[in-house]
Amino acid sequence: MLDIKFIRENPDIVKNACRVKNFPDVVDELLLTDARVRELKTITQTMTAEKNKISREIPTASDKAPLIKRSKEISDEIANDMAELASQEDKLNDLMHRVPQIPDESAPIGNDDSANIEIRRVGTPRKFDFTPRAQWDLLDMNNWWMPEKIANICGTRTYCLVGEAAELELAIETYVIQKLISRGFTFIECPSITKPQTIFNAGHFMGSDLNIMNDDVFMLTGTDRCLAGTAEIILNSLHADEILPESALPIKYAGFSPCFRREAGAAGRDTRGLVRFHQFNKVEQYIFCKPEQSDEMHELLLNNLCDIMADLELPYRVIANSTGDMGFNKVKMNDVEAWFPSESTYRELGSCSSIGTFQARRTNTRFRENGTNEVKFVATLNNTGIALPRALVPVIENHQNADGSVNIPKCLQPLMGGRTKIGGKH
RNA sequence: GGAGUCGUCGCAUAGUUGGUCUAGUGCGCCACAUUGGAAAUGUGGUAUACCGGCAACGGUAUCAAGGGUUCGAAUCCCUUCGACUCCGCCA
Repeated sequence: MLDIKFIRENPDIVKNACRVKNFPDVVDELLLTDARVRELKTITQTMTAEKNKISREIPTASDKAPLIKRSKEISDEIANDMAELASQEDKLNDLMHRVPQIPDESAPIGNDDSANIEIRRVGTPRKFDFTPRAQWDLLDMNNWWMPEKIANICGTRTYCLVGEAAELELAIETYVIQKLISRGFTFIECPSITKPQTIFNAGHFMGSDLNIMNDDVFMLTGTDRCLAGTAEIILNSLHADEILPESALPIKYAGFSPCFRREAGAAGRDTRGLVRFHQFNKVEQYIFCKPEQSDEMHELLLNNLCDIMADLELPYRVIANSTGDMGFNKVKMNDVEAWFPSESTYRELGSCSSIGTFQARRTNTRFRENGTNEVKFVATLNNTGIALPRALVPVIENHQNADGSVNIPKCLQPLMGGRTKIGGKH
């Protein structure tokens, strides 16, 4: 959600944002509705003030009857205008919820990911002196998963890790959580069951109608709850309706949760391997800060993820996502992609996003500024810490040996009982 | 799931026979006074949102949320949400 004053004063900037982000432009209708709402507020408030004045006079009046009569008349007049005001306010709210966040000037303009720009590349894809195996072959030969069996039991897009691979997933999670804790993040285990409103407050629905669920959300039949697609939405609401002291900022959270996505729009994609599932585990980085700190925090979050890529000894690159690719609520977005040898390409492992005050306006999360004592909305940012089991793919593919064993990155060895490699015939 | 108690201004509380409650008090916090400095004490202040206004300021709303009764609701009625206590069930 944007500031209504900003929309009034900068309609052209907002219209442009709708255009480059591919969302319908409702700005003109919104401004008309806003004007009517303000007009009706002025009228009803003036009348209510008069009614309140009369109500205060009644207890001590010698002749109450005429005052009561007049008060009743005013009430009737107010009721009419209030009815229209309520419907106009509903309409205004709905329109406000349809206005996308303004993208940053630095973001490439474009309709989709084809307009994304690679901004840096770190590490060099390894030259194998043997024919490297794809993830599924490594998983098969080491008995690290059971794809057919688990698909029969649980359905498609579920996974089940076995033995050393399961250990490795847990080790990576633990490593990332500990790393973020060491960098001042507070570790939070988040629920996955939540209310649709929470998802809406994170800006993950385009419109305001909660009945039109995003294709990616699982509703829980017979309840008013759904499954969260990411800990981000829980973390976002953690300080809803609070006024934080400026000294508390920035607040940094590392949230861990199972994540649930319907993947309705991805039919047929990534059906093999450990890339795309209805349920997966993710460590999410999340920051509340002052708006002027946002760019600095964005770099901090991005660096954390890049450092994690480096710790896992993976070649990776950083992408500047285009306006059409970044989504409804974002100011700017940088994907981090790791090298997948089996596909000879870089694939997304994480996504770093600046949201500005967009989410904070929906959750009403604010802070009191030192000196001026003014109450302002905080800015929020999020980035992946690590998403599993997807991150397992480049780890096992890049670090594989000719015998099918996999070298464990140094940073994980202490968490794997000191082993330096797993799998193969050892 | 069953039974009961309860949700008031940052915290703790008063207020529930509807009308000086534009919500009192204590703590906390801020300013000033007092002091060599501090403590203690005293005095004053202490919310958010929106509307109007250049501003000073004025107005409206908010006593969990929503709706209702009434000229008038923190106070009465209904619904929802949440908390606590017992019982049942369980990790």
